Amino acid sequence: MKRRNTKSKEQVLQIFRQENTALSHEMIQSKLESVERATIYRILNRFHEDGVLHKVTGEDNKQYFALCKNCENGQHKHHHLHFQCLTCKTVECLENEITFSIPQGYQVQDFQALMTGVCSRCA
Amino acid sequence: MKRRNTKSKEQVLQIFRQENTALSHEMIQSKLESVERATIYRILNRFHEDGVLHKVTGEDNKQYFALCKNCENGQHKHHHLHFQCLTCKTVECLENEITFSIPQGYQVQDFQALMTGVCSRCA
DNA sequence: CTATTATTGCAACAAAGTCGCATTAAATGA
DNA sequence: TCATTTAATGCGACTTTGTTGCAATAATAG
Ligand SMILES: [Mn+2]
Ligand SMILES: [Mn+2]
Ligand SMILES: [Zn+2]
Ligand SMILES: [Zn+2]
Repeated sequence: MKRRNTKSKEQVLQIFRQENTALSHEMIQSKLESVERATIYRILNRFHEDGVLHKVTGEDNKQYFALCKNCENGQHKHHHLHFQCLTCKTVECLENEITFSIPQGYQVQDFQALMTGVCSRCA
Repeated sequence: MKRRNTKSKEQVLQIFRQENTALSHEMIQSKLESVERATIYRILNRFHEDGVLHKVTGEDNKQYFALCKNCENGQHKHHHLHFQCLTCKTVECLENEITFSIPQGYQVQDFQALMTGVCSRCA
């Protein structure tokens, strides 16, 4: 199943390239009013499958996506933290790598970590 | 607003004491068919507020709860990992503490981390 | 035992996300 | 360039998780 290049797909990607925070469906929808709701969901999911975007669930129980940096073909390798500010709701990727140990006999496919609190701008 | 001891509240707590994995609303509901759906949600939320249970969002986008061990009055201090098996869906608390650094000027209130993959039983 | 009010049950609601299906439009290659 | 194939889109209906208003019930304090 080969992926095709479409206008909406490219528009979504552009938004991620411009922004340096993680984005929810809602945020993207608001910048691309003309693109169908379900289409945006599908684009995000495809990018995620393809290792273009990685995903974190926010405190608000929404999915936030951000560009991947060193991911290859569906295998996400994000051992970094995320921070969501409870005031401005912004979700950001923190570059500090996290290290942790994996239990014997466990296979890890993905990882996500979220801190919540108040960011320096809102403090 | 003082908390009262009720039958359903105690039943929910018993389930958590017996189980050693994190539990979703669905799992508790199935063991307490007689208790109203919304009531279980409210009990879980109250326990969470009170620092009795802590919460992790699973890969399936459901909330999983587990007993807290060293939490006092609404201030959760869980710096440990969780693992969700994509096969059996089980969410477990891993006892390995995680250490990480917090950016300058950020106030952290809560933290949650989830690995997904295949557990040793399902491998 | 009585008064107060937290908790429950019920039903209605809200929000996030998914899915089936007909239509549109990329990609391929003749 | 044009026809063919099928991925992607738009639309609507739907599911799932969780919340909320309100009247009824029941735990607690005096
Ligand atoms: Mn990230
Ligand atoms: Mn835990
Ligand atoms: Zn902020
Ligand atoms: Zn398993």
